[in-house]
Amino acid sequence: MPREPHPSCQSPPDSLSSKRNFRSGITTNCRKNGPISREDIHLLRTHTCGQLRPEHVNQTVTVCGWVDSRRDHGGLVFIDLRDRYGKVQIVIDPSQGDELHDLAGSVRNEDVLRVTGTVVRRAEKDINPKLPTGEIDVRSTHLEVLNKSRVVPFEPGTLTPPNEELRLKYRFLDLRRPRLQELMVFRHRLTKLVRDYFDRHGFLDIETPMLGRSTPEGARDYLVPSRVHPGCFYALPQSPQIYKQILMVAGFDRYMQIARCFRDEDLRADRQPEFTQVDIEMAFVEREDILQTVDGLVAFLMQELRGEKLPLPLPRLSYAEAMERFGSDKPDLRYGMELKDISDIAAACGFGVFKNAVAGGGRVRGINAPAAAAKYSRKQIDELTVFVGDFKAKGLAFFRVTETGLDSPIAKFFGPAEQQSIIQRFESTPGDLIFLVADQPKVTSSALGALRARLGKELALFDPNQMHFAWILDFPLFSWNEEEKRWDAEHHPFCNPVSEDVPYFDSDPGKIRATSYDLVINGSEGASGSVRIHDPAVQQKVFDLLGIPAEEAEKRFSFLLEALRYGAPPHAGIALGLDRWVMLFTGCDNIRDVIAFPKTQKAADLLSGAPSTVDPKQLRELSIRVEEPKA
RNA sequence: GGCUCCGUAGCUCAGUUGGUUUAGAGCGCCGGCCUGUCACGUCGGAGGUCGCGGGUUCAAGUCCCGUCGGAGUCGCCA
Repeated sequence: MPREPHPSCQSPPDSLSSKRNFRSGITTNCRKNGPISREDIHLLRTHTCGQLRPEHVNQTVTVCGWVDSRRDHGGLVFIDLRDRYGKVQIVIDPSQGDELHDLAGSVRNEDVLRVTGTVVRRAEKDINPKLPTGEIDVRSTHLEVLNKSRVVPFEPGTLTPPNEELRLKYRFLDLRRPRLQELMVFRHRLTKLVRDYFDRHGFLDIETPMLGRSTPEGARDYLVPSRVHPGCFYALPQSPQIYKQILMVAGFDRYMQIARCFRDEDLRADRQPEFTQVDIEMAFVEREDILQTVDGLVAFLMQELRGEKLPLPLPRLSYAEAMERFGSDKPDLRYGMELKDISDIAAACGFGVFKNAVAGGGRVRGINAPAAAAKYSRKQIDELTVFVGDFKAKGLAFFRVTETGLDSPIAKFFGPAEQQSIIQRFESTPGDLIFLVADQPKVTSSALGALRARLGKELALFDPNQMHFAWILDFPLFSWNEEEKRWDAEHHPFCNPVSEDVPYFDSDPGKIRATSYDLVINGSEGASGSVRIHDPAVQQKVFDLLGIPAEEAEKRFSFLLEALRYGAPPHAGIALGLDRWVMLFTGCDNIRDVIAFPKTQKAADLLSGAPSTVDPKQLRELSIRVEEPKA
């Protein structure tokens, strides 16, 4: 049964407006972000719950907040009142009169109260060392229920948070949890530092449209129908890419924007359909300028947010090296366990599968999992075999490293000398577990790269609190799309090729390196960018290779191409995934926790019920008729 | 689109190889008692379409199929 709203029984105290209260150190010790000033408090309260300390003893204060818990002793009633700055204990003594006492007894969790009282020091034995406010109480003289709460489906203070479906449906309760409040504050701080950094370096924050033109490349667009132009649609931006390049042509040589982006693709733990990018573009620069600018940002954030001094420049790896050593273009570099190649040994061994793989143009590569031999049963290794199967590997061979050699169902195919060579190649010691994949080069990379990431976590090979940043450079400009039998742009079609690779356009496009760069943070892509093409001839070559006819390119990107013909400076840029940065800095394992109102895996907002059907009248206005999907 | 896991009281969970009259516990909720608690204590009480639909069976929370919802992942994400 929902409880009845309770009328207030006390009028606001006169002392609220007294100068004495406003002078009482309000500007200090509000935890988390900025201090609250006298002006911010307004008239309903004199202090926040979390700020009260022994220094406030004997002051009359008024605080507002939510009932975190109530302990009713029949006589004395204790109420923990919570706001975003912390909790404070309110004490209601029966000597203050029945009216107040009865009201205090009727209060329930999550009711919103306004309480006036005197700050008193607790007796030594009653101090609660677990709370920053634990040395004092507020002895209430007036209590006002600003809003009764229904019985909540879950309590913000619960030890085990409920399932995410419920959390998202009642997001306003979930967001009351101290952890989520901390995350929102952290996100605010990080965002502010980013703005400060770029402002200090002369970047201009310029907004670009949300209602733009659909370009069929890349991710699926979210479309917005136009009422004024029946049958026509805007697209929400996948990123402000083209606009920011046009800003360079316009002369705004240092641009930044914290931009919301939209991509109608399937979600992941670190991917939402709408997300936030720190979007950056600079004119009259080369790759090095961007790298150093972002290096500086990373060092600044690490200093300000974690107090860590990061040596610069950040480590740099070529794409080829990353793939060879780690099997991934975004390797987690907090630990080693690098990939090794034993194709030479495999080619000469007695094991047909290995031998044939090498003979067929494949490679045999593997990783050495330290001290893992006893940790993985045969059954668990079978699970890993299924796992690498997701990455097209046809099998997963393994050796347990012993004092005398290798132990495995396939060990018999390898003589003592071969076994020692393998042990040497992997620098294994007894107790290690070697995993091997024999397949086409690409498959060995992706399967072992994924296996390395999984084992790194399972074997706890790194400190989860550590943050590691590295640049991956020299990506290929194009990748061959086997399904469609054509070349795709690896980054986007405006990415400049490395100039000495331009001759490969006619001979071997796969060899052309891009002037692009990714910043990898703890094994995930934290930022990605490139030097852009500003030479129409090079742009033409790229479109030609991508199989986009001139007139087609003109149709899709005319406004950019046109701009490039009117005095385009050399320019380059990058975009940082802000949500991911917050996630990585705070150690969250999913992106929803760092977004106030996130969507589910099916891109639904359980709080608002979006997406929803709309009134037929709205559809008529937009000249849209909905065809029911086939059952 | 594929694969995997999850769904039992408001919440978190238990519920054995399908079988004990009425599906349990803790928290929360409602009522009583309680003047120093802070995970308050204590006595009593209410609360369940076992996500939904179908099937197998003498018997289904338990097994099978489908479906809905949530999560993870592959594809996808210029």
